[in-house]
Amino acid sequence: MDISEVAKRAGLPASTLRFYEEKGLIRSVGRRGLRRQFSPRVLERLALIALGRSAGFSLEEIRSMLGEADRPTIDRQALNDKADELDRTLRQLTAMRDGLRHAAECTAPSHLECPTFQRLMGLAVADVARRSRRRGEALR
Amino acid sequence: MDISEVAKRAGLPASTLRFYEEKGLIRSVGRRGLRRQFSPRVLERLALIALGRSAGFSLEEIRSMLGEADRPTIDRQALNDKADELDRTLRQLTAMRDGLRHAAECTAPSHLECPTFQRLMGLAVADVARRSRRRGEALR
DNA sequence: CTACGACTTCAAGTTCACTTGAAGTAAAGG
DNA sequence: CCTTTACTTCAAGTGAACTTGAAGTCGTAG
Repeated sequence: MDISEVAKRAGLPASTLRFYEEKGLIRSVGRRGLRRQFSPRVLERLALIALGRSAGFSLEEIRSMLGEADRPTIDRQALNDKADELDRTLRQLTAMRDGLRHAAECTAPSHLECPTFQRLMGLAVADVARRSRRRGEALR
Repeated sequence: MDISEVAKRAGLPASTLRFYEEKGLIRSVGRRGLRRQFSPRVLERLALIALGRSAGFSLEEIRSMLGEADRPTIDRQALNDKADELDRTLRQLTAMRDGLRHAAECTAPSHLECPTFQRLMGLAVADVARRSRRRGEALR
């Protein structure tokens, strides 16, 4: 497949595919003339990348998790670590969602006076603080 | 309070506070000499900003939601919309976490052959596609 | 065989959210 | 009053993840 085919099937611009290749996230199997040729397997890999992105991994994290091989060998420990991290994120976001819903209903003169909202803010502040302590840790 | 006091209490560097002020996210109540003076209320506002950030709003979105006033008037519709979006995100991330856990256990020769993982990838791909359609929509 | 359009590279540009550095000012303490 | 220290401004730099543009190459339809 050439790049536009992959682009179409993956729903990504060709420029992104070139960028991903340059970053070592995907590989082309060769060239027909100048043109990159991709194996259909790249679609699975792109799906994995999409999966990772959507879980909040940086491209670099994804690269290191997928490894060099065409067949990605995924580090199980890393997966569990990420799942743990995701658990924390989920608790955050659930609180957030509940807080937003509550805020939308709440008739307190100001959200700032509402205990629910206050608890929520506590969480958010903690989160922001955590993020500035350890940089580049996902949940982006 | 001067800026370092706010910084300490909010857990943010002073540079960030200046940056936020420049962007219209917070306001100082005046100057003592050159030095900005902040009302304690800025802490609540910073907490709201943290809340917003942690829910995936951009600074610009937050600015428009909090409005000019010191007492932020929050648009309830926007809140519910964001909560809806967060719900979708939560479903995503829950699937993601389950998928990661599963992948860590799974003995299939490749995750790519595992139906659980495949379903997951479908979700992620859809998500990435959705993101490239409407740009700058949070879930960052 | 030629022209067109799809590809190529490489450098530079973009946005977001800040951070850093230089150079200057002023409040607070001795 | 003088020094130290904490603040100030403004411009420029950073990093992530791409996108855009210019200039060139090449497969394929006519």
